[in-house]
Amino acid sequence: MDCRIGAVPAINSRRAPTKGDQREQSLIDAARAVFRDKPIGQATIDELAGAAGIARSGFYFYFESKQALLAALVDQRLAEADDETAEWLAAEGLGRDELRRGLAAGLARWKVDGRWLSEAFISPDPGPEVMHVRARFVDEGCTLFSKRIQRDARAGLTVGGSPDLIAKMAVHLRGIMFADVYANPGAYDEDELIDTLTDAILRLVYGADPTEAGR
Amino acid sequence: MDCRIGAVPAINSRRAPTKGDQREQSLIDAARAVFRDKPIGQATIDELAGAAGIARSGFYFYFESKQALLAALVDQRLAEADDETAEWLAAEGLGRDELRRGLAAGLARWKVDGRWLSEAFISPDPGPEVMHVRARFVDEGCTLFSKRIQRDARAGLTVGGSPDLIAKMAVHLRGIMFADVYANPGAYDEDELIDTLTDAILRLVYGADPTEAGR
DNA sequence: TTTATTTTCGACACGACGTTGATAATGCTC
DNA sequence: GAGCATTATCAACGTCGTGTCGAAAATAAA
Repeated sequence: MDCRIGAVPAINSRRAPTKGDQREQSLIDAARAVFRDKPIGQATIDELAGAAGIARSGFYFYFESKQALLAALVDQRLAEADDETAEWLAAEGLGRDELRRGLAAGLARWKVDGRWLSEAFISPDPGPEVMHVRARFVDEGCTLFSKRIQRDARAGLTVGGSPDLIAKMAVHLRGIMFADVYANPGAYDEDELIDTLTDAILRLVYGADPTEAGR
Repeated sequence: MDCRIGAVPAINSRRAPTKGDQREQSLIDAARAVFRDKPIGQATIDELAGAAGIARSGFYFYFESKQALLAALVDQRLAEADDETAEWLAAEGLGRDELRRGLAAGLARWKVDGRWLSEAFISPDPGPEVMHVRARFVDEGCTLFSKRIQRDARAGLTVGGSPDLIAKMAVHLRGIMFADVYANPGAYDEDELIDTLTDAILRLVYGADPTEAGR
């Protein structure tokens, strides 16, 4: 019987990684590579399995579907994104520089893995498994963001509007812009984008022109 | 030989609508209905053809694929969106009320046809035909928006940043928020959303708190 | 009516999916 | 390291949606 829930055992798990765990991990790794090159919909199970060194039918021993594999991939790589925003979330005042650095780091990641990040976080219908991880990630990000806004609101820095809603907009704006940069690389001057996006988010939250109010 | 390019002849066409034109239109109408209820990926050609009253293989006489049909649908319904923004684009000053009305109208439309609008405008990989219409529509919207910003910039109202980029952000923010409202209807107080989105866009462009600067 | 064109659809081949059950490899216990 | 339970592998099968072809029917033009 297969008791897996689609995730390799945590690093601090008691049990040593069995051969199956390795295979599962290599499937996830293979997915990361394959999904970089072509849309999820065009990658076949056969291809994924082949890239991980097993037969197509063996795939189903580990995952129920392509979407479930994507969900596992996202779930595993999800933690990486946390440090990107941590610095800004902890910063004092507007923290323009910290925010900018975080956005730049995020964009760098999207430039590499944008294809599957888009499918996971932007696509309207990525399947139930992905929707689940997405919801978790987005909620988490929005909540942290919202907390930051509330803190600043108490300090009289912000400009009104529901913190939750503002946070959601900021998070979604970031996501859609990164996705668009991935999809249309030629259409953007990336430095300019990061600058403008930084200002946009600050303006969204704090209202005033950040270049003036930041000091 | 089939010389169609996937579009019913314009209203001012000389030629009377042939039977094939009617079929093509009924396919588009059928698509609009079917795509409301389920993701494009889950709708079958058989279903679409059936809803239009023809056999599955007959579908291919009119369109090359589901995606091509979606592209035709979007192309046909694209014009509707223009009036939504026209009022604001023409307005003097910040035009908060006009903008708000436009956003409310947009949201109303997304609440009905959000499923296929999302697939057409948000989905990372909707196929080449849809990408083409999408690009046309988005570019158009951004350009108009950008013109408005440039006009206001000359009047000293705006707060800096490339007008094109700001416009792109505003357009994308609107799209992603509408899509999210469609996907998670329960998560939003819609009046509040429209208010906050209005302010967000104004703040994005004009910087200052619109409730103060608007008068 | 006759002729040309447009439209319809059954039948085929193909590719991807997901399941099943038999078989092999692994790891655990003594 | 032999025996046993569990885990892992894969070939074969049936199913479903796709896209194409060509023959036949319906429509429009002459």
